[in-house]
Amino acid sequence: MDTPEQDEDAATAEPTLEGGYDPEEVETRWQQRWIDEEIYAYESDPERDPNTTYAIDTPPPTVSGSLHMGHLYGSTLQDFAARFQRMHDGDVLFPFGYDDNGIASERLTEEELDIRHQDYERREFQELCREVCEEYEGEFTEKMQNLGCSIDWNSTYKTIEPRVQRISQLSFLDLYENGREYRKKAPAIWCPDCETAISQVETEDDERHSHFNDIAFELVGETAPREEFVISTTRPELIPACVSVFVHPDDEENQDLVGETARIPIFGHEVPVIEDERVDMEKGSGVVMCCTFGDQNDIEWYQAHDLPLRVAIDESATMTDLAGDYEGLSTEDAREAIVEDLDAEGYLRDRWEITHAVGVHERCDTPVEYRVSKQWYVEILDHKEEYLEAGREMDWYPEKMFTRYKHWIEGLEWDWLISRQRDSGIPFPVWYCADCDTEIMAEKAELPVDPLSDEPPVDACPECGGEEFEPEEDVFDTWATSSLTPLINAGWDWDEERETFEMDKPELYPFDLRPQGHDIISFWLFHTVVKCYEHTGEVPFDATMINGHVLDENREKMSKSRGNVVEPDEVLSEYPVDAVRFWAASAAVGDDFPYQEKDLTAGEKLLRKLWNASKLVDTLAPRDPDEPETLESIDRWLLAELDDAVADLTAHLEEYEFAKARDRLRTFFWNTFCDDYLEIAKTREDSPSTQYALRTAHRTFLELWAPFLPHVSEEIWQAIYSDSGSQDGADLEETSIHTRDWPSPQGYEADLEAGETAMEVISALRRYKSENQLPLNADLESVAVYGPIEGFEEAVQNVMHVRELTVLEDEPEVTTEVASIDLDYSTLGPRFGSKVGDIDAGIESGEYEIDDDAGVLRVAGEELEDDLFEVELERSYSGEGEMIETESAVVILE
RNA sequence: GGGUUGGUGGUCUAGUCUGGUUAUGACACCUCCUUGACAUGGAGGAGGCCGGCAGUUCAAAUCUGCCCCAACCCA
Repeated sequence: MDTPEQDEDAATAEPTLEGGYDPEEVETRWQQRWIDEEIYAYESDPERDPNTTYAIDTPPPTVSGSLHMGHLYGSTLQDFAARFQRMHDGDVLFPFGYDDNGIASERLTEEELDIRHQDYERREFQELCREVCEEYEGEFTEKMQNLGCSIDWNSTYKTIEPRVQRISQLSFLDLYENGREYRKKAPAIWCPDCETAISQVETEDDERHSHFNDIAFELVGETAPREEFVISTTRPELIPACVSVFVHPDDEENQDLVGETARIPIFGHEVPVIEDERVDMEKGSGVVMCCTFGDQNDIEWYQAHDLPLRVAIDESATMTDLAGDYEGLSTEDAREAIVEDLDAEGYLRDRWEITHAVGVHERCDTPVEYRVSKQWYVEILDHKEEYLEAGREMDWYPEKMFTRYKHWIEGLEWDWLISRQRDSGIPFPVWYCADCDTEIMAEKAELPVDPLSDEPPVDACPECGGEEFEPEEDVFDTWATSSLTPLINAGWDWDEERETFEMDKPELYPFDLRPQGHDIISFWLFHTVVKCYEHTGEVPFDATMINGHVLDENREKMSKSRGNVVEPDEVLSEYPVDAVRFWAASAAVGDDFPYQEKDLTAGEKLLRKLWNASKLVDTLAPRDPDEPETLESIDRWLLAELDDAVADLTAHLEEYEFAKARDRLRTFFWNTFCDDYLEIAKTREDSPSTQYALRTAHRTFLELWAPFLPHVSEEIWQAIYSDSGSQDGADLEETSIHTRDWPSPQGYEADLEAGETAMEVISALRRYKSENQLPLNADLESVAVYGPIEGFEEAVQNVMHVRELTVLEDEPEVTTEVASIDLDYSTLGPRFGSKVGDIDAGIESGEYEIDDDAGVLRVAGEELEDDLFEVELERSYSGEGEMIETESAVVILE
């Protein structure tokens, strides 16, 4: 408790069932105490059995973004798993990370401080990033804590902190030593705004307006079959970079061009016409130019046909000297200028507007270019099969999500480009010999290092003896570090003495669960599998849980541009966190689902119901009654049903089926316990048997609700069941409901059929009262029941206020006639096949005969034994009173 | 353009893998009821033929094919 205000709150607010439930006060209070008393802290013990340690590898959210509904939803799902496992199976590590390493936080810092990174030294700028991020991290912490997640706030990390930098650089060195990394000059995707290479996953498609331009190319040479041909392009500014022209081998119309030489208009250089089946014949004239580089196809052609490199665009999307008069123009300006000049000289044959998808950098929406540059790559294409196998070894919740992972890997075409030409980020621990370019790696013991300010570990180049070294200026791709979270959490490090990698907390690895949204399977999950697998030889996760997206109330994606974003803050200021959690449990894991306010109301109602039912229980029975020698039928029935519910719930939660668990528990609690049993219990409060069952069930309900509704269940638990002697300096770890053992079935046996029938009878009597507009507590003179309700007679009688209840030995006097005949199609079908239609028709038209003596039904020339059909009788009661039929009983009211 | 997933009463959803004939529940709606917690409660009722078409089968929400719609991933 930091502030006087909170102090006062805590002092005046002891858990109590007085009055109504006040979630605002209760939730804040418990969140504070759980954190203050560290009841979710994970204490590592390397000797601990990994099987009883449940470790979650939570993907750290990007600090530069704000907390959105997706975070709220995802964290809540993780917390369901964490809280269940903590109660069920022992120790849980539920860590939290802040992802503040990378372009996102760099851009945030520039915006926040209105500065440019170019104006600062790398370390200086990084310092500023850290300062800016710190504020945002604080905000994140607070908001996450307001969600009531059982995160261990001692187990946090930032992806830019020195310890993590060290791990990230160690990872680089380890992969390098294992031959999994290489530095290569090759075409790479480039963002001209951020001025860095980026990887395939960082680009996205965007619909942009553009023009198609038909440009005439002349053929050179005396024997040319025609004077010119026309190509279509959206990027005329690239014609100075044109290195060839392609025609499809099946393109008969243009076959004559193959082998000829074309002259580029305005620029005048000459290029060959080559055939290649990658040409899209449907597009434009079917003749296409290849530039270095306009798109991925150009790169393939460049490599396949060993074409020369003509670089017309530099790293900032400015035209180079190769563009002649256009040098120094931006690509956009050059495009317009070149089109104008082409037109003036008669080469522009047509021009029309189009909209097409352009690859843009996801961080800044700038269309990307392809540039040849020297970059570091992690080799992944040669291990596709192993990564696929790793994916197969994991349990996927839901299973179907594995397909996305599989297809992603199958479609991989690039090795993983990990170098970025940025300032903020983790530096490569590498220098190069100024003479021979030999790569000099840092010593593991020295990490983390920054080559820009630190010295290389050698005085002379081991290859050529040179004494001058160039530091690597690049930094790692964010994902190169974010993909190490399991190793970060497990404390992976290089042991200098043993000369091997060791983990501080080896019992955590591999992690039990990796949760995340379905949109990041392809990079975050994939990259993490790659890195951890290469470092440890193991699949880092036993299971992965893929959550869907939160949509708006009309099932549309939330987006700022649509203005349909729902802020978690708004939701939490209006509804209890427990209600929000109840909503979060409503969707099957993996499904997208809409945010609907009425679902939160449902949660609120449940909290109220739980609260009020608890109050009632507390007035009906002493808090800790002894178990009687024998339980009466009705009480044993409840506890047997409870056993079933516990078993079902445990199974659901183990399979991450939160929605099923939630519905099962709600139905059992609300309908069976509150509506049926509690009403009966009111009439039996003096029974030790009922007192015991009431309390046992109530305690169990609180425990079962605890993972879903941690605040209200803790409040009620503390108010009633926790050791009241330990209020001051109470050890919350001992008394909290969240550190208790998960309930297990106690093996109660009861006549479930009788219980079920009794509930049917009660229901029938309620319906009778309702239909006759009687209050539910109205007295009924005399009721006779024919049906199996042994042991429940009194319960029925008391709860329905029946003066005289008789159980009939024999079926009441009724006249019966056949109402319908139900056939058992599942055995009938296979046996009679197409005859089933005739049988149906025969019954329909009444052309059948029931032979009671032989127990057979004769219809359509067939004889059906009695296990194949069931005769439904229409009873009409001719005696005194009114008869009501239920599924398995007949009730007569007089 | 390719792939994946989904399309069930007004809304959200269970059931679909393992085909069997009264399709689950909640919210909203209508009627009734103040019973020792809860009227922000309880009891009851109406409402769908399961995106469309075709097929397999004695039988399809459930299997197959095509089409339409939506979301996501990849071009």
